[in-house]
Amino acid sequence: MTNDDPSLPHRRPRRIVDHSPGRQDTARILMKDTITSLLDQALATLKQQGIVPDDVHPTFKVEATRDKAHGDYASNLAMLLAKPSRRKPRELAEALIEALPTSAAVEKVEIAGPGFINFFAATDAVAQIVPTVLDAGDSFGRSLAGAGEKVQVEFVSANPTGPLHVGHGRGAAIGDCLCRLLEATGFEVTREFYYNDAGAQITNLALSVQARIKGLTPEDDAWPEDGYRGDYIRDIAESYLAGDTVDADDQHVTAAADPEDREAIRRFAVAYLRREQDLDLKAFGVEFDVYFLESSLYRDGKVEETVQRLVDRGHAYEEDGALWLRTTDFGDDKDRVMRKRDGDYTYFVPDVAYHLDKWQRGFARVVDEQGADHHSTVTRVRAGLQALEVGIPEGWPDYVLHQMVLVTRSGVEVKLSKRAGSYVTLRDLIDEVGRDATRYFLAARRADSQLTFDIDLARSRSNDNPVYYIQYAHARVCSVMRKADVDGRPFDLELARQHLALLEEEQEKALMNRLARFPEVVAHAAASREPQQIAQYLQELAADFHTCYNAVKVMVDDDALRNARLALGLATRQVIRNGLDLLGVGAPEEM
RNA sequence: GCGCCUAUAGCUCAAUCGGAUAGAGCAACGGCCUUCUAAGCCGUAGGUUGCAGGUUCGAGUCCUGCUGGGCGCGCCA
Repeated sequence: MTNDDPSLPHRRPRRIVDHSPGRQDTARILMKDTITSLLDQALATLKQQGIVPDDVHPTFKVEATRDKAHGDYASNLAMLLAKPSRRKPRELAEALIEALPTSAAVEKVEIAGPGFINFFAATDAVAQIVPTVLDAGDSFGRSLAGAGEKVQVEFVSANPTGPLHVGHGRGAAIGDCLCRLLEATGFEVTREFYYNDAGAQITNLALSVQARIKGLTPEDDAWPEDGYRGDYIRDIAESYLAGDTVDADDQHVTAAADPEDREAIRRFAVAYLRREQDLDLKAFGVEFDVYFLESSLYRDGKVEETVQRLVDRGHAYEEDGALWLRTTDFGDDKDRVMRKRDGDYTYFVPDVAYHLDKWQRGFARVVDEQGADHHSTVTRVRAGLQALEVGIPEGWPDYVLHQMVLVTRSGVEVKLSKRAGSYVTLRDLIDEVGRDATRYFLAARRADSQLTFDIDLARSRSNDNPVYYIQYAHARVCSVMRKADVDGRPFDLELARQHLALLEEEQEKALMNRLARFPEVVAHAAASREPQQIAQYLQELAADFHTCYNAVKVMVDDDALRNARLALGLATRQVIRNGLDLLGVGAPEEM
């Protein structure tokens, strides 16, 4: 599909969001929500008693505790009330506890520290998370926060001048995980890839391929200056001479095989590299809904339209034979040239036109994922969009910028140089390291921080590798389930439901509390656009599971206890699977 | 020089809108396999969260100033 169709975006069905009321019902019995409700009632009582002023509406927190000595959940409500009601936090905590409706779910409530209210949950209330997870299945952790709102995520957006490198891989991993997170929180997501098929870089590409077609090598004097030297150029040349046909996104090109037809070479080379990139991305588990060509902005007059509007709004001026945009009126530190003296537009003009097009397609939310080396475009593009005066909010679109990826092999940095052709490609990593570990490594770290991708470490099939740790937890549950079947004692859900209160070991309780946190972790990761939080959570969940597995035997003779534990294992497996799916990482049943 | 990002255990990294005694993995040391997968678990050791101030009940988190590192600062993309 291309961007030519005005009815964009067409969205292929990918994930089904469950809007049924059943989901809401299961969500309601999350312990955290129960406690929030109890505190709300207690707060209302304190207002009636005149202890707290009526007009106070604190946004208090109910959080899972880090330390089990603090119970299962804690709230800061009393501390927030202290100032407006001019009372001591602990005194307020006491009054709140006094006013707290009795609930079978809460075993004990304590005041601690500066005024925290700690809740100790009853075992069977904590254990309710198990059927909640099992009933929700794949949709556990999903929410309707996005309310079906459209959001567009642009990522990778590599120009077709060579294979994708590790930096693109990081963008692909982060961008795709963001999409999955947004989908999980109820947004309708469009994945979009923007590229330039006609600029100076592409001309250089065509020249390079043509040189190879004519039998030149990068060592020859006649080799184009700044030509692309990588071996892939030779592959393209050979394929062109063979008259091959290439299909990639909207590109369908058969090679003319004419060494002198540079336009034909250009079209073929672009399509060829687009196909290579798509094969790499597909192997990486990433697919796009829309491919957008920079050239289409020129062809459809959108660049001219954009410039004209900027001129009409009085934000442009001529100087030194160039046309400038007064971006300094919109927070930039200097004005920017739009049209060079030679009559060509600078790259940022189509960028602005492209984003205007996104806005006109109805995306009130847009996220651009790109390398931090392009961060200077952020101010520039936003300034251009403001100058259009078409109602685009300040600070639109959102940007997620990832820092550089450093690649090391045998402790030595591998230099990334597209033109030298000696860089580590995404394909190299997928082939050597595997898709799952590569995705995990690239998505498990904050985009803000630089990433050293140690190929040796990532390749090693050892416990150095956190993705195996998580997958192993999943495989272990599967193994226990197989054993249950082999032993002729298959899982009995109904029996398990009746005896969940038997899950009273400390490690089981910790595991169940962890499971209950998954929905909020997903919501928070999506809202803050930080996929690494999912990776972090999964590692903690896997750790809780492994601890539990070693401490508590599942396949005991007691039917009630065994089935309760099997149910906990299944719930854990489900959450691991849901979490790994958000990262685009597989959940193997055996390892 | 200016702008953006960053600094947390020996190493790689976490830390839920500002919450309690800053957590994992690797590396080190000591334990646990006639029992559901030891790619696992338990324990020990490891910290003035770069430095100095500030904001408040409370700061790794917010603000200011330093210092070190990365990236950017073109009529390139």
